[in-house]
Amino acid sequence: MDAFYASVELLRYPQLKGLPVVIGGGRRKVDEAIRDLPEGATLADIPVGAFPLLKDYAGRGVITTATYPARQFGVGSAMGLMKAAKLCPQAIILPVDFDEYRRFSRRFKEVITEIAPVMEDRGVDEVYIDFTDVPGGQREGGRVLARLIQKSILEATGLTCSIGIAPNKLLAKMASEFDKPNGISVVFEGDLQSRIWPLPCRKVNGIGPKADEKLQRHEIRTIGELAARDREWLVANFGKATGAWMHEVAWGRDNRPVVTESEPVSMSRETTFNRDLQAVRDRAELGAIFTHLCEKVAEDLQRKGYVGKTIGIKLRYDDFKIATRDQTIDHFTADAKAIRQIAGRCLKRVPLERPLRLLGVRVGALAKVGDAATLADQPKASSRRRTPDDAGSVARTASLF
DNA sequence: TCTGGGGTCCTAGGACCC
DNA sequence: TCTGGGGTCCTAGGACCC
Repeated sequence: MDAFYASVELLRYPQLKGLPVVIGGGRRKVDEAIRDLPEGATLADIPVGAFPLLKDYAGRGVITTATYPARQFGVGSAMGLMKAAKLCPQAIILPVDFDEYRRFSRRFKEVITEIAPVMEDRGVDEVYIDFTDVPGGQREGGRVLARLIQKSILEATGLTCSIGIAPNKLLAKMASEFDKPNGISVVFEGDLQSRIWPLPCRKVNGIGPKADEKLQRHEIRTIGELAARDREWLVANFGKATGAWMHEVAWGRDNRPVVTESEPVSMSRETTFNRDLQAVRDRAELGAIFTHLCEKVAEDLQRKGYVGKTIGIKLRYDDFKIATRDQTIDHFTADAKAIRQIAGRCLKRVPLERPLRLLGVRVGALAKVGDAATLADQPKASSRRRTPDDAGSVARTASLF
């Protein structure tokens, strides 16, 4: 989807069309503008001048999405709001409304599966679609079907998307970026040299900043340069799995299927504080946030019908370093109090000297509520492991003797 | 100019079992 | 005195993605 969050906001606030808008701010100013609306007026009646501007924004955070006019100023996703304010102070900033984006996400995915049922969910604004068995899916290299999908999504939601069509997911993902927004591009196997090899390695889904940096140190900047190295060299320098994978992707090869169904592995909630907090001085505040996070995760689990048995915490210190601790218990749970108790124990095992920036709570090793009962009925008797708590009980037992 | 939130997958060492 | 091989699970950290 094109600038998904921002595009959804523009449906509510059409008066902002054509203006630089970024998503990622706080609620307050926009709520005030809505409250100040005269009787009978709609969101579309809010004067442009009433919206908060980036230059007046003082909070922490990053931009999740920028409209295309904002991108002209060099503003983009994941950029700190402070930096964005320097680049484009006059941009309008709107708060994130994830529930609304999820509603539109469901709608555009429904539209797609009605036309092409083999669809893989890749998050709120992205999917893979298998055209292979869709009637007419091969006409004009897939263009005809892609146009139908674009038109149907636009009619149902008012949103545009860009579609890349290729023999596999790797190339389709790259192709989808060739003609944005609202574009279609078709990449054939024979286009590898002319259209893929000139691209920087970063364009490969799976090569991130670290791998790219290492590749650059070896004078490898483009996918073509990557393809020019032999497999043995890549394996020697990047390891067996990564090296072989890099060789395959550089030659445009990818045989991963389009996966239509998957089970969640973990659920978590985390929050970055408005200001850094100290474990000792801000104990009460931290405790309240901690409890709230546990309740939220428990709610998420219960609403979706999952229970988990690995409970963990995550901290981010003021120096941005991250620490995690987790503990696996011998039964499944989705209970806020139980989660809070185990997570609290995890918290005792992590250094708390530095000021904290973020706190998170995670529940993993998930099972569906129904399945968990079955799993619990067949305990692997001998596989019980010693937990940090057992150390205490051993000590207590020993002292009894 | 400091850098969100929610995820997945991989690696590597250690415990423990057969 | 020197000490296997194969396997699973647990834990912590890190890369990467949307």
